[in-house]
Amino acid sequence: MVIEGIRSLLQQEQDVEWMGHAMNADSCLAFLKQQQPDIVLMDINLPGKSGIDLCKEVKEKYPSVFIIGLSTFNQQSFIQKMMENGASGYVLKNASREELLEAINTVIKGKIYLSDEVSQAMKHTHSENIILTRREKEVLELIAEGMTNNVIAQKLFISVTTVDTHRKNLLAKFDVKNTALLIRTATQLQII
Amino acid sequence: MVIEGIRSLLQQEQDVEWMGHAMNADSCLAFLKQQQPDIVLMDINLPGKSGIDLCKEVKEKYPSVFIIGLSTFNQQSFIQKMMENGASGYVLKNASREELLEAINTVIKGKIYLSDEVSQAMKHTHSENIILTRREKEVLELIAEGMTNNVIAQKLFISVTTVDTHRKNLLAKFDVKNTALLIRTATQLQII
DNA sequence: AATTATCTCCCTGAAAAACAGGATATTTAA
DNA sequence: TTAAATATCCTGTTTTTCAGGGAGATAATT
Repeated sequence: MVIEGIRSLLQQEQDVEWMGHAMNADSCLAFLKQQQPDIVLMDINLPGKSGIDLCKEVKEKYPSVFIIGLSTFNQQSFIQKMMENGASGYVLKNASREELLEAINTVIKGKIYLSDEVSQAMKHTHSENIILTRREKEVLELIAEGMTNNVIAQKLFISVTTVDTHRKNLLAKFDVKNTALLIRTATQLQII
Repeated sequence: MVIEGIRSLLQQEQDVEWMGHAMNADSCLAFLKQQQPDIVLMDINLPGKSGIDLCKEVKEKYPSVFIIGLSTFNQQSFIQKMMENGASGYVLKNASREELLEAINTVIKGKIYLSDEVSQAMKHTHSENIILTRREKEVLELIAEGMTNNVIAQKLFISVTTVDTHRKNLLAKFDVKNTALLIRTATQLQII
């Protein structure tokens, strides 16, 4: 619905040509193999692979394709990651038609577009850039599923003490002191 | 952007007349004072008052106006509340144009429209049975803020053992076995 | 070649949570 | 007016988490 909405919105513009759309990461990559548009509007919330990861992959394979991130919420952590992964802009879904067109016109020139609302959210960032390692992310997800260190250790074929270490590092990185706050902030930052 | 998208999408239909749009609850109510459409598409995530509350208010004042809930996520708790408050349908924003039109055509006849995806999410709900007491909700929120039983006890002027009891009851009601899962499911169900 | 990051494993001891199985007032609602 | 729900408190034991260290192996960067 959102896709078709944006499409019929953009098709009213003569300067903009709609080349197609994809509903998930794989079909997006398949599409880009066939043809490369100037700009890709990319939703953050995709089924399976996140828009953030897809952004990185697309930029690595097709550096000339400009990417504009799309999301409902003004989530600073997302915006930042998206930009780090090579996006040229970020637009909220509640943005106006004019704003979207402005974003496209800015990005096509090779410039960065961030709306006032978005760039303000970027400044209000006390939630530092929490970067987790692959293992830490793994452990965090298993903790969130209610597993104890012992169970996690068996699952990952590592020692309980190692799991404990990862857990301690997670607490340190999130700057929290127990599991409750860990899970809460992690969900709030949409990391899990 | 989403509004304008849906608008230009619906304006292609001869059977549908677009009467206007509102960006928040107040301007929606002001709009309805002037004129009442057959159907209102209502986003759940509004600035300030939630779509759920607005839905109730609109239905009380204008019972003949049918409301279709709109949201990005398939959040069972939201859908249920929305329907309880008098909505006639619920559509996800990733729904197709056809689905939206089907929803409109169903609802205008006075029937209820729920897409397969949505009604499935409604069935997968063992969650509606979870009713917390005032005290339990209080304790749950303090747990989510990272407090230990001891701190909570001091804060609420009750014994640590009492807090422990509430905690045990919370685990039982949510059918989970530790804090991590408690916080996770509670946040997922939007209880905290 | 040296630093850094990541993953791995270990220790001690303390704190907290989970589990089991009670009891007793006080509201609330049928 | 009872029965049910709620809130309060207790004694234990076991399990898990947290705090604060150290330390080796490997791989990636500088």
